[in-house]
Amino acid sequence: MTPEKDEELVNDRRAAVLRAVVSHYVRTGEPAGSKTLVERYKLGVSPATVRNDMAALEDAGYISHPHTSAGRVPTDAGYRYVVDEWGGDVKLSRSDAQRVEQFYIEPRWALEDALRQTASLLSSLTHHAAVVFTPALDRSTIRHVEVIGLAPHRAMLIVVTDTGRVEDHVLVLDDDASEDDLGTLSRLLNEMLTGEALEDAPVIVAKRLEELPSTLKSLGGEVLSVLRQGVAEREGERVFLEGTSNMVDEQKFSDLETVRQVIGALEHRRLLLEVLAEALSSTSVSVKIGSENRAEEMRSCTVITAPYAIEGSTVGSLGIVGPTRMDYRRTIAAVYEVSAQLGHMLGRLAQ
Amino acid sequence: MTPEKDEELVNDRRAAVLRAVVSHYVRTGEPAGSKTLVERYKLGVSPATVRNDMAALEDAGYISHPHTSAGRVPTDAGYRYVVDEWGGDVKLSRSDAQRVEQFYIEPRWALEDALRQTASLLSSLTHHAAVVFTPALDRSTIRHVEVIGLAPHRAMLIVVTDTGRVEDHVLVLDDDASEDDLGTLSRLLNEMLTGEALEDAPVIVAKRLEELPSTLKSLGGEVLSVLRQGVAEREGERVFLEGTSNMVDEQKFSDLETVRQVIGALEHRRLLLEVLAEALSSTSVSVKIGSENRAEEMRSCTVITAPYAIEGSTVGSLGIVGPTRMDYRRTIAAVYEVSAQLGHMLGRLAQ
DNA sequence: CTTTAGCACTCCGCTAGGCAGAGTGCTAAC
DNA sequence: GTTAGCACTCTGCCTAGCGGAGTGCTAAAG
Repeated sequence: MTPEKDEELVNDRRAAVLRAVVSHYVRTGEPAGSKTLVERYKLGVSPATVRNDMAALEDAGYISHPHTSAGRVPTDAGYRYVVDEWGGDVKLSRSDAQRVEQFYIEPRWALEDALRQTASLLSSLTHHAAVVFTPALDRSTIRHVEVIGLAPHRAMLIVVTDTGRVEDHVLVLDDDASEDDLGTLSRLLNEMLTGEALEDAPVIVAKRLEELPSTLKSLGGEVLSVLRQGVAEREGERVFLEGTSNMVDEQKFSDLETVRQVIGALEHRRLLLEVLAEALSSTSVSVKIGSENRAEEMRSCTVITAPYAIEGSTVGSLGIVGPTRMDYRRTIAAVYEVSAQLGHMLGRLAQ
Repeated sequence: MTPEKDEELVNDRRAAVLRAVVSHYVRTGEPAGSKTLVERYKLGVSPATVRNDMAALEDAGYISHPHTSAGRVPTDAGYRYVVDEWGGDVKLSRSDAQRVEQFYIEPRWALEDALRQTASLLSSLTHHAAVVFTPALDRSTIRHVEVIGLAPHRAMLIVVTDTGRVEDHVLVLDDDASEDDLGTLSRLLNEMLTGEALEDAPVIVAKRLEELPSTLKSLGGEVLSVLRQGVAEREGERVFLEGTSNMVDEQKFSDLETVRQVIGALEHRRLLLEVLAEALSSTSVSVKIGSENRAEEMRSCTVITAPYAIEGSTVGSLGIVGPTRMDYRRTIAAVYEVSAQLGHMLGRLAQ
């Protein structure tokens, strides 16, 4: 035996021990002891050897002791190790995969429904809180614009995109506008904007504001400010959150106060938005385990996100939030699969 | 002293004791003992007397023992008694009332925003989970209808009402329809529906389906089915829920499993919808304490709801869900005030 | 040098017992 | 009808003791 081979062997076994610790703890919630481990996972060595390996793994920061004489529990780094080991090599169970596929057959969905339902699906697949996000600045193109009078000083601007998204904004008018004025404005806006990207709308309107007849100037200004604001502000409303109750499930979280904080954080969409916005620029599934999360409130959670894309261009992101103690394999697979299928479905709609 | 007067006195004092028990328990979460009660609430009698009264109150079902030698805790009936005693005589604190008023000044709100934000407001005022509901079958009238082509076999039907509500539905087309066809259809639908009540739309379209040119028949049929379905199905999406994290707050609920169930129930909007639909037909604030709730899952909660109305006609309902141990006075006042102010605000918008 | 058996040690979790405190219900007196 | 007194009960908390699980170390075996 060359020393190299020995080293290999040792490391291989150590990795196996780490995998066993993670697996055991994820399943039972109990810290794993050396004896239990050799009994239940065919490690082929004695408990004493496993103990030595465990000590080494602990030194390396992969596992830790709750107290002197308890078994070992994975640290965030420990989970990280096993997750990295598979790389992207995770697959959804047959039945779950079918369920996802079935789910996206229904053709009669507007964007909003599809996203909301996707959050539900993801939550029920993973048993964690699930979240789906469409950024305001997507590349969908404008199909139609309409200005409709509601009341003497109020009108409504409606923008429809080819992905089936409908934006509506209330306009407040200084002076009354006749039905004719509004009709004219609708026509002009349609000429300007149809076929353009939604995010370019404010720029285009700004540029061509001068072309409007003088009676429509102030109205046009209002449209512009609303469009600008809309692009910036509507983001928070484009987040669909489902399955929060899963956070309270079983004692996977150590203490209640933590749960409250996390649920609170989820509700105050700000944080959620940051996380999901980050996912937009990633190319595949991203897993943030415990302390790897930037946000303080999420340090006790694992957040798994993925972007979803229509024919190669990212249009949104989705993900789940759960305890660090989770079945990473299943969960990553579910997030991946749902993001892919959602993308396909949206692609079919926009085709 | 006539015996009558004596009886009065006794009952008065008993009521005072009951009020004290409720007040003490709501504030501290501790069962109230006779000694503590006379010390902190100027009952003017000895602990022994209070004990006698407590025994009587227990016989009457208003309070109960957690165990032989602990203080008393209000039963659902106990809470009910004190709530009934004030009747509608509850008022919001000056500062809270101002906050609500301030809140509704912003004029640039579409219906959806207003309702979502109202849920947030209510939740933050009461520290309970808050919910706001607009039924699909409201009396708002249709302002505009538009059919827009999205993709070869897909179009979108958009309906705008005078309350600023925008309904959108995807249409799936058997055969391609030209832009012209869609334009014609838009015009015809507008003629039929503008000024009519939203809930009447399916009926009207059904009646006049025959008038459509033959090329638009199948398209019209699709519109009809989508309208019917929309009126029936969209209800679930017209529920805004905020502040769920408050349910996990402090140990106001005895056990965790209960919390999970309740949060789960809130998320599966079905139950919520039933409760809120009931509130629609009531004329003022309704308080359901614990076992008074019809739904099994809500038996450990108090649900307080109120309808809100635009100029006298009810258009929706809202409310909160919290533990039975709550500050009823504040909470009822908040629900009442918010429902009233929301109604006013909507009235101004629709004016 | 790695693996293993043996062993002393640590710490948790559970149970039992004891004790103080809060609160009750009853009785008898005011 | 109200009150004081008293015996009683039950909780909550602390302590001590014990079994079990698990460790770390040492020394021997491979």
